[in-house]
Amino acid sequence: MSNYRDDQIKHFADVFKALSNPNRLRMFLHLVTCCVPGTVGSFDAEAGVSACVGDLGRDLEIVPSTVSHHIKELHRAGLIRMERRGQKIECWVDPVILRGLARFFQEPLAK
Amino acid sequence: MSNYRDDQIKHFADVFKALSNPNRLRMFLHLVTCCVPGTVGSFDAEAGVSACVGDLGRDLEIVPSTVSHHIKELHRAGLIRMERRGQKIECWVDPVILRGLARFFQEPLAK
DNA sequence: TCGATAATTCGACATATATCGAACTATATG
DNA sequence: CATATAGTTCGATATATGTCGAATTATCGA
Repeated sequence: MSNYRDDQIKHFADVFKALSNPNRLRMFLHLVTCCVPGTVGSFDAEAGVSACVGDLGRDLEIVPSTVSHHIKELHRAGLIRMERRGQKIECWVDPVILRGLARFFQEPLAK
Repeated sequence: MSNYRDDQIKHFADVFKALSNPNRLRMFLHLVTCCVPGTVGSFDAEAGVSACVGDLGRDLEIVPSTVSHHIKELHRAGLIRMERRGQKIECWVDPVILRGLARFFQEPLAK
C-alpha cells in the first residue's frame, strides 16, 4: 500500500537519479543557464532560451545517441521540456521545477 | 585537465547519486526531520536531534548491513555527519549542507 | 524525390549498484 | 571474562547504468 509521502520520495529519488550522472548534470546546467526564467514555452534560439540536442552534444562532446539517451532520462524525470521545431528538438528547463527542488531542501518532506 | 566548475559538477552529481536511492533518501529525510536546525554537533537522543544506525534500520525495515552501506554512502557524499557515542553511532544532517543544496537550485553553477 | 541534417532506437558491452546473510569488530555491563 | 548489543565488512547475486556505433526515422530544401 503506497501512500502520498512514499510516492513523493520515489519521485524525488528519481529526479536525483537523473541528476546523478555528471554528463547529464552538465546538460541540465547547460539548459538552466541558457534558459531565461519566466520564458516557459517561448522559443528563441537566437536569444538562447533553449538548446537542441545537437547543441548539447557538440558543447559537451558526447555522441548523439548518448545525448538522446540522457535527454530522455531528464525528460522522464520531469526535469526538462522538449518540443520539435522543424528538424531540431528544442529543450529547456521549466523554472517551476527548479523552484520545487529548492523548496525540497528548504522544507523537506514532513515525516 | 579538470577545472573548478568540473569538480563542482562532479561533487553535486555525487551528492545526487547518494539521494537517488529511495531507501537512502528516506534515511536522509528521516535524519533531516529529526535534526533541529542550528544544533550542529550538540547531541541529545531524547530530544531527537540525531538518530543511530539501528533506529534508521528499525523504522525503515532495512537490515543492519544495508543500513550501514547506505549510511556510508551518505557520509561519503558529505550529506551526513556521524560520531560514536558508546555502542551507538549517532548520525545527523548538517543544516549547512541543506542550505548549499537549496542554493544550487536557486543559483545554479554559472556557465 | 533525392540528399543532407537531426535525432532516436537497438544491440552490445563493461561497469556500478542494492540487497542480503554470515562472519567479524567494538563497546558496555554483569 | 562472558555475554549481549551495535555496527561493519565481505562475498554473492541479480539488476541497472553509461557508453558507443550501426541502422532507422523524421524533416527540410534544392
